[in-house]
Amino acid sequence: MQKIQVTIKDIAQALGISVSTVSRALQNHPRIGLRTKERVFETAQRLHYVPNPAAILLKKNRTATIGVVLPHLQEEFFSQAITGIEDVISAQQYNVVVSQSRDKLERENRAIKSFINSRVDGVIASISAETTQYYQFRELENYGIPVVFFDRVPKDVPVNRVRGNIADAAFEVIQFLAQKGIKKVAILNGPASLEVSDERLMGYWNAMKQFDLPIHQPFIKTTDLSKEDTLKKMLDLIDGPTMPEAVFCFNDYVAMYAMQACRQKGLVPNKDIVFVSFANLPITAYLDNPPLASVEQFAYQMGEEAAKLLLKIIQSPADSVLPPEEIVINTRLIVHS
Amino acid sequence: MQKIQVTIKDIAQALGISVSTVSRALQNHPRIGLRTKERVFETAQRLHYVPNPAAILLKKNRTATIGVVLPHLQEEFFSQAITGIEDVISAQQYNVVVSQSRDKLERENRAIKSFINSRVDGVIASISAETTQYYQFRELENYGIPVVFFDRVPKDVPVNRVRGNIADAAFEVIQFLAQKGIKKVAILNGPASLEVSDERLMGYWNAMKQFDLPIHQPFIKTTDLSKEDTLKKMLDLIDGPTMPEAVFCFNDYVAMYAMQACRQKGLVPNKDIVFVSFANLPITAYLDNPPLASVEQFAYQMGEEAAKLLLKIIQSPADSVLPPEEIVINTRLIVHS
DNA sequence: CTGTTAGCGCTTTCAC
DNA sequence: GTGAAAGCGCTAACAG
Repeated sequence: MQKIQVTIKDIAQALGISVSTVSRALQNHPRIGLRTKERVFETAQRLHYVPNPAAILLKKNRTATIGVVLPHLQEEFFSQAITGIEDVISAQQYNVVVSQSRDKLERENRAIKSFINSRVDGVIASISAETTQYYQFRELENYGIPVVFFDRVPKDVPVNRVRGNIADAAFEVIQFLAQKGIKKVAILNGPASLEVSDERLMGYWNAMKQFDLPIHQPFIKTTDLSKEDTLKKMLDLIDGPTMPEAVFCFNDYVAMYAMQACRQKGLVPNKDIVFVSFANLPITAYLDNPPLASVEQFAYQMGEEAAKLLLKIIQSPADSVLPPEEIVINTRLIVHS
Repeated sequence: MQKIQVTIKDIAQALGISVSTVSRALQNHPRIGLRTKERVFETAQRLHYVPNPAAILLKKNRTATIGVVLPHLQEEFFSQAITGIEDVISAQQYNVVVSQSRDKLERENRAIKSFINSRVDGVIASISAETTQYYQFRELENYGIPVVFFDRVPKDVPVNRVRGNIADAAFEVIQFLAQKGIKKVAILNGPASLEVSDERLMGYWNAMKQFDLPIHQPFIKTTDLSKEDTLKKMLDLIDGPTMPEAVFCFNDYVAMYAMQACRQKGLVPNKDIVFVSFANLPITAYLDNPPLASVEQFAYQMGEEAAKLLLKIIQSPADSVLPPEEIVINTRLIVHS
């Protein structure tokens, strides 16, 4: 069987009215008679009419597609976020195309270029570990394509963003450790180019001060999030002048790599060195020694909020210039007893 | 700045030729002068011309979009597969829309309906744990939308499919255990509705026969892949008449749940009971006691092959009817020493 | 409230 | 080899 196209023309013919009336009725135009609308809808149903997106898009000069670029689909944080995005976006009849930067700047740029070429109506982004400049995203603006960032947001630029209250959560994490009597707390942070790293550090710093814990410079490490670098930095911590009692990790993946480094040295994770981290991924449930505590970031909800904000911007009147908006998602410290 | 549209009309004007010539030149039509083509391409470049997909699609009555429905993006097997699909598909200027069934038949059906409504050019599917009928996919055929299945394929229906050589791999797994002198081997299989479950069972059965290992009926369990059911079935195995020395699990997730059940009973996974499984996911690298061996299924490659096959079908002449094709991907047993 | 009409950007006969 | 013109399915002035 072939793709049989039922068009508004068919509906118009069947009802003996004009296509424009059908078109308007279908769009629930206020000035169309209730009776007429009813009949149009009924006939559309009967004929199995399905609007042709391409025609609408051509006419309206939109694509009803939004682009998403993020580091890795494999990370549960992001695959949950994308689910949130998709649920919101598809409820509004938009499509989502996803592109993975794999934490490489070059792949991120390629994705952005392709978004411009395919004329997406908007972009949702979480930047790569290598991204330090906002530059390439400005290009999207030049084409009038709005961008909303989530979680990993470029620094020092006013942009639309959805983020967790990282600093507060980081504070809570250290507080949790302090209350357990743990004093020597190191931080294995993400790249300095990410604002989310700064915020973790700030929360760490403030809490360490507040609870009178000593801040040694060698306790503060950053990793580029790769396995190699993370292992190396963790080994540095273990072999450093004083071995930390606890390590506060950028996220669960960093924590898991760090634990591996621990085992390499014959140490038992969460016994010899306590781990706490960010993300609270389902996979940690499979670990024999999960981090003692971690911050649930509500990835799905972040995705939802980012999508809602983007749609709001896309659907705002063309002339209205909205100031950059920031949405903060509350996180929660989960203690794995 | 606004979205400024450069159209073929602009190119035609700039060159003082007609739009049809420009259109043909851009498509590398054989009957257009080489000189003309060159000038057209050059001008297109200079003007930053980007073809408008909507117009082309409207004209050609295609959407350049393919739909993918699979159980979970969160499972690494599927997120890797989708990456393979995307790489192939986007290289050919198609878009991918992904829908997660979450192993629910109802969500799978919704996805299929939405694919029909949005007129995708083709569908790639891996069926849900609940799917027993091919029925709903037939609907896609009715609209002339080709479907390619991968990994989780409906049973007893001739369809386009990409699958691993599961039975062989299952055989190898049991062989591996037999060679270690392990005799009491149980299988914690997936739902009987999935052909991939049958194949695992067949490989298990043949190997058990071949190596003279006893097949107890209580050693053969199936789970619906949910955590609850898997825990329950594993506890049944532990509390059964004879406790198995090894359990062959449907996939790494089932293995990880089963190991949890193990620990609940005070048993140490891979010491008291040995686990082997399918998938060889990266996350198993984070486990303290990963499965002793597992079958690498090359998810990325499966995705690639499924996408290539689908594109081949889509791009074949409209009148040609291709017989259902089957592509078998070689798997490999990985022993975690 | 409804019909007429002119396109959106592109492809594709049919001419020459 | 190239151009003119029709039209894909839909929307939105403009006109009643």
